[in-house]
Amino acid sequence: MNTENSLNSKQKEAVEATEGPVLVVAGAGAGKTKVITERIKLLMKNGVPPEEIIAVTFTNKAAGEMKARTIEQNSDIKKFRLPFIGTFHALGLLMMKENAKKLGLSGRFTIIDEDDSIKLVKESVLELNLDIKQFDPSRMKHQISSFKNKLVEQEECAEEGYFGEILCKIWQLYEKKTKAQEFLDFDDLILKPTRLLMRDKNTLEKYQNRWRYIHVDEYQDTNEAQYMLSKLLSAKHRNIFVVGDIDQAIYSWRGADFRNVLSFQQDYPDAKIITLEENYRSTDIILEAANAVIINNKMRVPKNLWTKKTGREKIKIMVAEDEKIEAETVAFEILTLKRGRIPALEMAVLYRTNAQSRAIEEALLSHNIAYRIVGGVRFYERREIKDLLAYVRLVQNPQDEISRKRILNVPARGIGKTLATKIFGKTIPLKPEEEKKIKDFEALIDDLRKTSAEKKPFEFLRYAVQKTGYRRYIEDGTEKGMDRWQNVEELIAISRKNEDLEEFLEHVSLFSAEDVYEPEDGSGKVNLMTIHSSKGLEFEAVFVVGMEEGLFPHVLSLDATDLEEERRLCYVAITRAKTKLYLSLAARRAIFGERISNMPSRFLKEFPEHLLEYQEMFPPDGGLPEIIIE
DNA sequence: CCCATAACTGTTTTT
DNA sequence: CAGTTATGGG
Repeated sequence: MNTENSLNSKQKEAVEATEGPVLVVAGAGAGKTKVITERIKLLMKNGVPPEEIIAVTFTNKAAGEMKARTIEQNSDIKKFRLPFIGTFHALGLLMMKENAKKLGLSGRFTIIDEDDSIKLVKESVLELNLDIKQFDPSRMKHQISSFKNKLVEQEECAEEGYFGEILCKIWQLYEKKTKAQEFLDFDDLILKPTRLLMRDKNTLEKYQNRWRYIHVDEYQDTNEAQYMLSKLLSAKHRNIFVVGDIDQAIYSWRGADFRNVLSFQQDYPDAKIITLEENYRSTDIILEAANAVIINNKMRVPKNLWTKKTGREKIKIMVAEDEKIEAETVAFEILTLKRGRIPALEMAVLYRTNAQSRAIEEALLSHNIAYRIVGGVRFYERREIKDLLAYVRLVQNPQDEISRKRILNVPARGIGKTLATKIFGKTIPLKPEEEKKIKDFEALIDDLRKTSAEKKPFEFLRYAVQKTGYRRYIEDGTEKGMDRWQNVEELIAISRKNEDLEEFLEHVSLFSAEDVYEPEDGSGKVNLMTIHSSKGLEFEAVFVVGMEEGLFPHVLSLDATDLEEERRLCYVAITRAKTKLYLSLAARRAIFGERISNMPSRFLKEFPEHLLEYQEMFPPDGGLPEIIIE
């Protein structure tokens, strides 16, 4: 980043363009967050009330950083008078709450995650007596998502042909289920408010007058619904300020369409367009490599990042025999860097798939190198966390069948499959002992409900894990059990921040534990994460592992369009590094228990030869494996 | 109904 | 390989 207060002329131009539509095309490390936060500060300085300003991001991490930077050196801004700075989903939720009645909802909705949402689709497929293989629930869910991302509501589903008609039927049933329980999936949080604005002029105008200055970060990641939402909100005052970089568009699989950046000029012919090309992060060596790789993409707007930083070190290539040696080499190199006084927190190991982290973890563990995993199996998706949250949800909302189903027999209380179907199928004849089991369960929930009304969330959770026998159930003496219990304790700790259960649930549905906790505890740990989750971050030293065909680019992304996205991913990975960049690959690697041989990634050939050097291997005596990069 | 074991499957990225 | 689902004996 460039020094705190100084803005270069382009940045200044962007910040000072406070009126009218503005598109900032900002390369990696060119200070795009800074431009947004400085502009917000300037607006407020000029007397624009904070309530009239919003800034939308895609991740909580980005929103948090933006908030912090807006407050910074601006302590005179009272905390309760801050602009809305948050994710699209948080903004959507806010609008949903404010308009619950208009949308025919009570306002006590539950946000469901991808897992639960797929479960509901599965139920729907089964209820329609369809073949679960032919109509794979997660694929169906993906289809439904694509519709919603394109602003199509269920009633408008008009797919033709056998498959299409059935898809609409599945969606219909899914919609019925979610409506009945006031469930909202992630897509609904954008779709519903946007459609409301499209059909209700009054509501639209209300929001247009309320939010007169709109900022959108990572504009290349917007999908059609998000694009429309920001367009509608800004249509009246036309103060829309978007920042994006097509070369960093890596979410098309989730419905994002970077062409939204390209069409900005058509939407607003008078838009001011500013390109930021000076990079304040990486050395010229790293940038030259990044530019050389990304130039191979056809779908882009030419742009050339440059820097004043002259690099001393070339990019190091490490060729290993297998993933274990690759990991050892990384560990060995990390130790060397540590001796060279590079703090661990300034190092990151980046990989294409989460599965790759294991080998790295094992090597780091064996060398006593502290690390932390960013992302990974997400906290709130862990079984024990979901179980406990299901109890909380059921306590809050007796209608919540997905939660009831989840914990009815967790821990085991003699309510097996047959009895469960009887309950949900409302079959009357129950044996006395069955009656009793159900009564006991409902009594348990009633008791929890009463307790929840009297206690704070964290006290309630402590009570609940005891009372339900959940603690005994997971603490089974195994290492895994201990791990699980630790997660539960972490959840309880998180709940301390919340005054009531409703707030707690809302918080856990939109945030991940990684967002809740301080990113770095100061003890200095090496960062491990996927390339996707590294976007927006920077490190002194970056290791990109698994530079192999099939892994990166991934086998499932080899057609022309996907390949360009893989290349952008490579671009993102490279541009995380400030001064040291390592690329590693393994000749053989274990993938689902099988050993396979991979060729070096085609991306490696796109790096200019003169920027590369081969790193000696660990262990150095092993002899170099026979891999030659053409 | 419960638990253990066997069989199976699906493994890219995530708000 | 690991996590989930199907199967079968207790």
